[in-house]
Amino acid sequence: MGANALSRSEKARAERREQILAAALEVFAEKGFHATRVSDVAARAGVSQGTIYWYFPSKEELFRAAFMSLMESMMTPFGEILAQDLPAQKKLETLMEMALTYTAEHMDIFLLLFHTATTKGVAQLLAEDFKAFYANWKATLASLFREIGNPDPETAASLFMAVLDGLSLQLLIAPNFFDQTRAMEAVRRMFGL
Amino acid sequence: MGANALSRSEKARAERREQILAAALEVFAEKGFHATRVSDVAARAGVSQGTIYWYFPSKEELFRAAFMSLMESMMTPFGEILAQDLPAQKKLETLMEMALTYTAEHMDIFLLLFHTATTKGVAQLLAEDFKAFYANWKATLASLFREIGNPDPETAASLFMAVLDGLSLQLLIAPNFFDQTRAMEAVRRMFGL
Amino acid sequence: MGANALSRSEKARAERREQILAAALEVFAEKGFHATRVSDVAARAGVSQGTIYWYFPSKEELFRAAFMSLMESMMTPFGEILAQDLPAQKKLETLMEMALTYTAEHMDIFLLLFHTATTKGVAQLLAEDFKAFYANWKATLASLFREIGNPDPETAASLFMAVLDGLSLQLLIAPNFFDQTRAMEAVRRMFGL
Amino acid sequence: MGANALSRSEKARAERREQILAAALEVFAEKGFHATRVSDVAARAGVSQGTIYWYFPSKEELFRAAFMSLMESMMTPFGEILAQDLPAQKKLETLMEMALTYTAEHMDIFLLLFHTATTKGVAQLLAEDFKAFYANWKATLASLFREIGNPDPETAASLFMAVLDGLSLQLLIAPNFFDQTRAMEAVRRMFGL
DNA sequence: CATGAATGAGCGTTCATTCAT
DNA sequence: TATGAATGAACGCTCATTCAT
Repeated sequence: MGANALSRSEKARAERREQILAAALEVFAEKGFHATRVSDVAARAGVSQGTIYWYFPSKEELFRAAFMSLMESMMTPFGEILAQDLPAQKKLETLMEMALTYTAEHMDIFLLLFHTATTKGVAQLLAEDFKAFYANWKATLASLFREIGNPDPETAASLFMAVLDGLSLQLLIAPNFFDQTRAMEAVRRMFGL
Repeated sequence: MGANALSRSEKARAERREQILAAALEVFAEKGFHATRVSDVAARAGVSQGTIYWYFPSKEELFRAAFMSLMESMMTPFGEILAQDLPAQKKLETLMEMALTYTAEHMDIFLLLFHTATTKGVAQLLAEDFKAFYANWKATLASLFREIGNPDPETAASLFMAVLDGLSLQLLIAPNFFDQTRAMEAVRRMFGL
Repeated sequence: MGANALSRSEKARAERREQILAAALEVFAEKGFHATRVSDVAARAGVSQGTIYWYFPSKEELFRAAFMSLMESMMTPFGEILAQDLPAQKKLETLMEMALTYTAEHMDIFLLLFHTATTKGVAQLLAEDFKAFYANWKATLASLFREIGNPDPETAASLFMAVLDGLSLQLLIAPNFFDQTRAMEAVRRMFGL
Repeated sequence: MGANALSRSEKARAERREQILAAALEVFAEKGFHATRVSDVAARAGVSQGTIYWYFPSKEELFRAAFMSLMESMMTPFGEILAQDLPAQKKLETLMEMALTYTAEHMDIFLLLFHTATTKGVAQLLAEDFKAFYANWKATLASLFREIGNPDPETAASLFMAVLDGLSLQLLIAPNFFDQTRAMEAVRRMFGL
């Protein structure tokens, strides 16, 4: 019963933590780190300011935790594709589609991550993680390009990522800045997919 | 003599303004809007805080003015290339090289501009200008792609910009994230340059 | 018990508010609106600057609240006299004595109120309230003068108020600027009391 | 010629000084000491901020000088009445009329003077002068009341001043707060004029 | 003499963080 | 655990004063 109560409260604690993290991610993405007030996050999460500090030691740590959890959750769907028994060609096509959708949907958050990782001041640790995440993504793509016989898989991976990120930026400017169907077709052709 | 004195003081005023604007651009790019203190800009420009307010009515206006002046100054070199009597093919190649260099050099600022233009709160006017600037850049590229007989110049322009922006982001992550010579060669091939 | 805790905290909040209001009134009366710093009020009330802003949204609102509460608290003793079952003659005599004492004691505050209500800039709402308060005071006096058969009760009320306010100003200049006993005797004679 | 030039420039200097003083009086009366900016006075006087400091060492000294000059200029018309060869009775009547007109017209300035003279902080010297001015005004009135055989001329003087000041305050509240003709008639009767 | 650009101390206000309950 | 009242450092901005011209 003691163990049960403990595990129940532990579960409640974990849930509350997730709830705050999700709220933090939303607000940080909308306003950026400095323009976000801890009280904004508290309000969005439906808890009091004090509660935030029961779960996270500072605003900065909250920021880091929110983005760590985002990066982790992002790996999952891509990992699932990679783990499947499919030809590299097919995997790249699927990743391209997923990445454009996913990245476009969360580009505001990516932008903030880029900005944060690049900017002096906040979150040095986070920057390292983000860079590792980015390098890892490139390595994965490069090995797929190698599998399909691309003569310069490293460069192909970089260009592939560049196109996806760059298109996502354009979607941020305006949702119809370019024709998505034609663009994806063109990308496929360019990379021999 | 009176005219002389006037023009001298006018010149001094313009110079002082430029000096503040340049400092502002540096600091804003490094830290972002909210993390930048007016006193940072003043210190960087070598003037007092009060002086900033003699030239600009608020921090927000200073921000806008700094980015307006950046966008204007960016148009100049590109405009010069476009004005020359060269084949479209050659112009695109030159623009690509310039853009990658230029964009990579100022990607921190671009990132901030994207983030600002996308984020609720500061600088709605600036956002409009940035979007117009971006759309204009695309139109220019599209017309060049049309000249060289590209079957879908709009899409080509978007992808071209996407690659350049995306590569610039990677340079922000690490200066040697990819091999620039090989990447540019690949881009040239992809776009038939 | 829950209700008890609630009412205790509500009471604490109200008390804290009163404490700040009283401090604000003192300092504003001493120095005027613009010369008063929020930190002065905070220090006088024994709280931090931040606490002021927990209870009042701005210095201006604090000013308004302080004077509203003063005007309300002033009505009470006069209202009690008026409510008693006494001849109008006796009421006027009592009011005269009370008013001179009370007004003289708070003339610094009145002066500030006059100045504020008359001056462009701060507190238009407050000005309206003060004018209403003043007009109401005159109407009350006029009806008492009518009761004792004064042939021109409106004028009598104005003159009565004028004497009391004017004498209070003199007391501000110097506490012994005139002989209070003889002055009150003379006022009584002039107004047939 | 040297002497002539000097006196001409001296005259110009004196005129410029008056011009600033007049502007200062207006603005100070409108806004009070602290809410008035030196640049307001400069603008009203049609000179630059720097010029103010050529004539007055500080804002506070400017304030003092402005009110000194006001008090001096106020003495003149009253002094003229007093110097005339008229019965005391007639002098008092004339003074009453003049005072009510004059005081009512400048009550905003008086209010500021009272407030300033009464308030901690600015202008201790000015406060002394104002008190002296006020005491002197009372002495003059008292001697006139003595001449017309008033049994308690000191008290009469205080009450007379009180009525005039108090009525002026009411005029500040609203120009038709009382009937001026009937009020002056009543005052005359009360003081045996 | 006069100007107006420049300065910097000091204000009102915000908000991350702490703490009593 | 959770709350929200309280704190105070730090910001953007103003304005009296100074100074080069």
